[in-house]
Amino acid sequence: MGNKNISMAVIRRLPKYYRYLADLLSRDIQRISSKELSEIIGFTASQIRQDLNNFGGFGQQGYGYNVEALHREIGKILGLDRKYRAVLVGAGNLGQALTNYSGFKNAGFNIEAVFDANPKMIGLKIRDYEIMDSDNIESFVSNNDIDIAILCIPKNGAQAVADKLVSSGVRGIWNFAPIDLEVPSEVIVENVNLTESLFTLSYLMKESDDQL
Amino acid sequence: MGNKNISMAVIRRLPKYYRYLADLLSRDIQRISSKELSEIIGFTASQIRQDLNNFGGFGQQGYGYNVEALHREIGKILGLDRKYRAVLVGAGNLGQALTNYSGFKNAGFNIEAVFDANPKMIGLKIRDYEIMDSDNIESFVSNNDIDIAILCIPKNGAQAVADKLVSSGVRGIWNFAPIDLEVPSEVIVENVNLTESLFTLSYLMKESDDQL
DNA sequence: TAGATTGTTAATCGATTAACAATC
DNA sequence: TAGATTGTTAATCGATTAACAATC
Repeated sequence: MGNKNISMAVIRRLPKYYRYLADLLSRDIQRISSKELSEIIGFTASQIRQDLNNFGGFGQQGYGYNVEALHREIGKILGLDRKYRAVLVGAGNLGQALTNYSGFKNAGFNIEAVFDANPKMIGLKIRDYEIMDSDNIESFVSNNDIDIAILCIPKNGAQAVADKLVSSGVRGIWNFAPIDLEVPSEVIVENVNLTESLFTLSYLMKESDDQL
Repeated sequence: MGNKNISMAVIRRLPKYYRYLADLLSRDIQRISSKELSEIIGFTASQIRQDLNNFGGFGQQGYGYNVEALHREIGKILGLDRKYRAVLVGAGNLGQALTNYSGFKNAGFNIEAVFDANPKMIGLKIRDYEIMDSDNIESFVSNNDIDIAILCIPKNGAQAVADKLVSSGVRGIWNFAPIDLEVPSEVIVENVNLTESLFTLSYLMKESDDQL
């Protein structure tokens, strides 16, 4: 359904369209042309029209795009109208921050449980969640129809935990562990690698320094 | 110096080379061919050779690459041998997690101070840092040769804080605020947008669901 | 020396941009 | 209707892959 093999380059621009359209909406702007949008979002008008037309003809000749309708449609394309049940594994600093992250709601993700392997953490509370023992991940995931796991553990244990998650039925992983997980091809992994981002910043700073 | 206009695609692969080479090093592997590396890292051998040759001829015909030397060279290319002085702005959940993030050391980034605008936070301690009042950002940054800021605040105040940072001398921003900051062209901004990452995961999950 | 593997040029592929007929 | 702007095809640009001579 839907798909006609959209490239990742296009997919990664969709959230940005969604964000800018939400902003326009909050400023009560009702219509926008690809040219106007191009000026605020920084893509070419041509690229905007190409991108959107991968998913349908949302615009109208001579008029442009209806902001509200386009925002809603992109939300649907992104699957934001769907509900996913998630667990968070690794209740360290980052795990705690993500447990409190308000963005999950907009994406339709609901955290059903938080796990940690450290006995000192088990039983403690983060928000409404009592931290559970990582030994119980498999039974919890299979008994609670969990779709997605948020992985915030050090790289050493990460592959083993991912294996347990996948074998218990998880179909997607938001991976903060600095490792390329090996999973079956049908399982989706979205990586957030802070080190890679930081190193990229370091490279760009160095180049900028050397320019002088 | 150095540069001959390297594309971002290449730059973003460098940290991954660095990480895999560190791993090989920890396993006492001393040499590797582009073909072998291609099998573990998942890029083509051709791409690996192209990428590396942007920066110099690090290999040797008939032998391959010396793991230790290549790792060291890529570290230098990434600027990991340089020291940068940083401040962290926004001591909420994410800011606290990043204050404790061990990865800064490897990148040569040192956090010199942590700021927050919330009066209830000011004076509290995170690790060794006593949280300072955001009102003091400008004087601190200009008096302490700060190069980089880590921005972990909500999107509403983010542009104003970025303006203050830049006018006080910050040349790079690791930006976690979900907004595209406007800064002078010589200032480097590296974005980590969790919402965009999460929405991408949502899209891929939806597509995967609909495949069935 | 013979075999292996790089560095580098050429070919291919995919993504972006330009152009314009269709149409609101 | 005339003007504006889309949807879409064609042209361009850039990145990846293939090929192979150079060389260790």
